[in-house]
Amino acid sequence: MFSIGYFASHGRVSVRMLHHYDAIGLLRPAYVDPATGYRSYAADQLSRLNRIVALKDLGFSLEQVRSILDDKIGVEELRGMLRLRQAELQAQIVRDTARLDQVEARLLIIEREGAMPADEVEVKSVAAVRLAELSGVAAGFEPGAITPVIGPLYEQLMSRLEAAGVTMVGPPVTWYEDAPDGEGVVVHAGAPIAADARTLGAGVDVVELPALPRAATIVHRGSMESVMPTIQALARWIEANGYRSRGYNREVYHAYGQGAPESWVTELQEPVAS
Amino acid sequence: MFSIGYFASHGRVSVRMLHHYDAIGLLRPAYVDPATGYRSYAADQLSRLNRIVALKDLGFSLEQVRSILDDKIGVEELRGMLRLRQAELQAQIVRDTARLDQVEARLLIIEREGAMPADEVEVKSVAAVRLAELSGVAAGFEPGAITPVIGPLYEQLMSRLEAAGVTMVGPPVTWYEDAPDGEGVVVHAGAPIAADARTLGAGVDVVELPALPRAATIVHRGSMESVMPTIQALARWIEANGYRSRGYNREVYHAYGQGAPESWVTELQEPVAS
DNA sequence: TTGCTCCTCACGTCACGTGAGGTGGC
DNA sequence: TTGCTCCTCACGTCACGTGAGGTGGC
Repeated sequence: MFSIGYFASHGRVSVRMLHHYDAIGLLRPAYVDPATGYRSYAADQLSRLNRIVALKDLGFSLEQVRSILDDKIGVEELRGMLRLRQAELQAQIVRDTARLDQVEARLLIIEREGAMPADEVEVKSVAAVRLAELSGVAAGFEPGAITPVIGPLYEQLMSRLEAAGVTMVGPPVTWYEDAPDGEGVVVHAGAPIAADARTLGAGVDVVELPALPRAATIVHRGSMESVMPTIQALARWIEANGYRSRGYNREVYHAYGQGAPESWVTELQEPVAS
Repeated sequence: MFSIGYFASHGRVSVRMLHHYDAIGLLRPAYVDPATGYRSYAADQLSRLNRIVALKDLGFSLEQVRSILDDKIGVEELRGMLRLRQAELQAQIVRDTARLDQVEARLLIIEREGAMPADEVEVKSVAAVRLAELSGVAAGFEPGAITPVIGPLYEQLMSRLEAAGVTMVGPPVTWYEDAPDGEGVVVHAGAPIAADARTLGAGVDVVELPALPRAATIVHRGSMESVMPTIQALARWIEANGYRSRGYNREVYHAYGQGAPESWVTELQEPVAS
């Protein structure tokens, strides 16, 4: 019979851990002195303790360790638990490797620039959205070319929605693509609608704007007439941080058109690959 | 100004998380309605939220995120935090990779054997110990050759310790090495003593038995005369599990020589590499 | 009136670490 | 008598998830 101190030091656990394993019934001492409460451990409990520590080291919870050791579990279940643990560990390693890359990228930037850039850009994922949509063609990308196209598109879109009794469930989104004939760009004006919304009549399409797994995003304040510097800042950031652009940026109008222009808020989301 | 629900859904966080960030002062809403308590968030808080999420994704704690964002921190400190995080992530990946290897090894065994072997063997690390030591030479490894050598060694060692007024602070340990002349084995009988113990007179050495980073261990019950099957089980396990032996096993007498032999407990520790 | 959004507590999580305050045997 | 080992509470950890119970505006 071993004292708790001896048992702990030779099992690479703390006395507190043995108290805990006693409390949860994972490893009860072989004998407890009724007068003093002192715990004593028997020889065969040393191998059980060793097994507990080994399974814990694999990352199993104490609850899982208990069911593995107490043989409530058959080979098939054990295999299942190991497979699950394997998958979890693989996922964890993938996640941590990605984090490590990010951390190292930031370190590189600090080395190069000598300072942390006042980073208004963040890379995040963007979920898919269901939208009612109208589109038109603009001659080019400058605000001067876009504004006269997009204004009427949204006006029409809103009145169509209202006429159909459909409400927006999120902020309007604009996205762009090259015109098929290579002349100018197609401008899409979208309004998020619920999945059960009815059809909206001719000319208004319902589309699912796909998710972006990685998008570099920046928040623009003010009217869209002054968006060019923000777009350029985003492009510079993407290049400086080793990403590549995968298309035109989307514009999400979190707050637009009400109150003073300085309070308007638009988020630019540019798909990127690293 | 955004409602908390809107702000949460567009920042990829839950409402509860925003409550939490408010409570700890990491992200206070721009405005709180005094009558209802409703929170409102301003445009520029969206980029702060984005930054919070990005830093959290790198694995920083909210406390660290706070100090990074609130600029209590210079470039050097930031670089230090990133380096630390980098080291932590690297260590984490190494640990998880080792765990993954272990899990996969166990899966392989299950595939091969069709069952989980009733594993009395566990691989663990063994700490270094300071010992008073006496040694002798035996003709071979069989209990018949070892016992007559080791018995007198321990008797002498114990009486020397007693004479010197030094107490054992742990279980006796026996270890072996090949004799320099290739004839038989050197048997070491060791008794752990405190670091401040005085010298013990001629013939008794004080040595530091080095730690074993990885040892395959098995618990033997009964007298050492019956140890051979246990030693063989350990050797078989080491081979079957893809480890290589790195020397003779140590014997740790957790309980020996008192009471009935069936209650005696010896731990065999064999250094291994994987 | 019914739904919806929002509110404030407050407990639970997981595996112990870390005191506080006290006791039995050498 | 002093040290040492051991004991039993009980709080704290970290970042929220998850009810419970209730309120204001359409």
